[in-house]
Amino acid sequence: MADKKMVEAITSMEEDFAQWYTDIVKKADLIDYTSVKGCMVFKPAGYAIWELIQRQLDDRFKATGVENVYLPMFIPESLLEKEKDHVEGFAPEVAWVTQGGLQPLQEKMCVRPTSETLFCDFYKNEVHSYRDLPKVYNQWCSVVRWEKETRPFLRSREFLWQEGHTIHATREEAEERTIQMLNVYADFCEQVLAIPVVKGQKTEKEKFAGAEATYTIEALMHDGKALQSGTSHNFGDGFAKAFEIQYTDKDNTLKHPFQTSWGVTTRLIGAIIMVHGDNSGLKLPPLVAPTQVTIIPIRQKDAGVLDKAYEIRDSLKARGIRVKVDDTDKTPGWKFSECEMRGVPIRIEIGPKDIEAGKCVMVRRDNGEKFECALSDINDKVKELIPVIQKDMLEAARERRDSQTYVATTKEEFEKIFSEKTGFVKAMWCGEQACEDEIKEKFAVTSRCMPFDQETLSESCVCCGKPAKKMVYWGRAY
RNA sequence: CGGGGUGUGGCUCAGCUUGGCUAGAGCGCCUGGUUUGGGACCAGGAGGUCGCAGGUUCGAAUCCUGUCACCCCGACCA
Repeated sequence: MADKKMVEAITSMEEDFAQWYTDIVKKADLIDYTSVKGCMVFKPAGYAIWELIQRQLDDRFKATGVENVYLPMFIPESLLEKEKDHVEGFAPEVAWVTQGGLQPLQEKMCVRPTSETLFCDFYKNEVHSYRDLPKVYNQWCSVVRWEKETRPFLRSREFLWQEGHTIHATREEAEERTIQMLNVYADFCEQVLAIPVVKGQKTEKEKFAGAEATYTIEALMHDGKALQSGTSHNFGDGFAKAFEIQYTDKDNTLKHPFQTSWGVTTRLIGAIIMVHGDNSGLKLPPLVAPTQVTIIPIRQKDAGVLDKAYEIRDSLKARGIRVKVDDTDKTPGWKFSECEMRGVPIRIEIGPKDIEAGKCVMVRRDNGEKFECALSDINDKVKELIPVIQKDMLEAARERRDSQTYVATTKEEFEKIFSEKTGFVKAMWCGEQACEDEIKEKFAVTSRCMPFDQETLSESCVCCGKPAKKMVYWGRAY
């Protein structure tokens, strides 16, 4: 009966996945809509997740030698236009500022959709000698892309992200950095967000505007759709040439340096929702849960109950656990549901009977497991549970993804799978864009990536039957 | 940008077809009391220029025109 009420509050994902997603976003109190389409308020519960992502990712960046900087949010039109592919890729979705105060501007400026051009303009002044290389910079900021259709976290007109921009003396060094950062992302997703990802390279058709090579991490959502969760680009010396960035090398000749860029966004929060969530709400991996433990007092007006709850809280807090007591005057049932909707990994119930018996009830959000725990063991138990939940969530997500990953060796198989299911399909490809286009046209799926872990599923392209060059992950994408 | 939907107290909506007294309900909120191991209950209370602008009319939430915004589904993108 209680279950029924919860299902009423949140649309079940089997019934309507899009509505389920929207319900979770609202019920978990992550964001609010605003009067500007595609721009959202990050509420405390939502922003705190981003802060945890930011902090832990930033630590990992710094460990590889990254330094943070901040560049302007405006890009003069002439600067944006310097690299041809780049401007063609972004022009359709930039927002323009044409007036300053009461005067029209001499030159209009766009609000950055990404900052390659600004970094190039900056590096042009910064880099003159081989001694100035490399620069390994990153910035945390927001960017604006005037999307037509928007969805919280997945596609908004303004979104928060980090963009790393590096510049190197050699092509090899740039490539190494590109792959290194992709690995940082993949590792972060798995270890911190408990999201398994496929690492690979984008096809020519899908790569970033202006890049020589784009690498990606692809995750699979609960509904079988793929989400590009982070990208890392190798620009070669294309931008350096377009922006006339040159340095004098040891051999006293002028050379163009090589660049990379890489980014992840608040879309990761959307990934967390869609990979881990269930019909009771959000499920947060402990490492990004703003509240890791919620203590719910039962009969909280009875003498000693709240005091005990606060005592447990203080003790956990002293051990570095993010913990809260829900001492509002809602009923316990309400608090349980609230706690589940918000995705708090561990719930502790404590009432008069427990106190008398010297124990409490502990419940895991990830698998619903409920057990008793001696009051004296709470600290140890919570400490022990956090990495276990983290690991179990990753495992569960991996199993779900693997069960939704299929293999197709013929066009018929390929068609059959996508007519019946959604998920990743691994299939061989000849490398021709014509086949990619045809597959997109016929089956409404796109190439997600050419994974680094290549397999030979067959000798021929799944579309045209010619000799295959690569194994590709295909899927419907967000 | 195409298709669909919706704008009425904080939220979800009814009322609109067929214009008519003081615009309703449920939830939430506030006060008091009883409750508390899976979304408690009773009593009282506050809160609305019906998205916006024109028009038709004796009279508009309701009809007409325009406009803005949001949601969902597609095509494009993190």
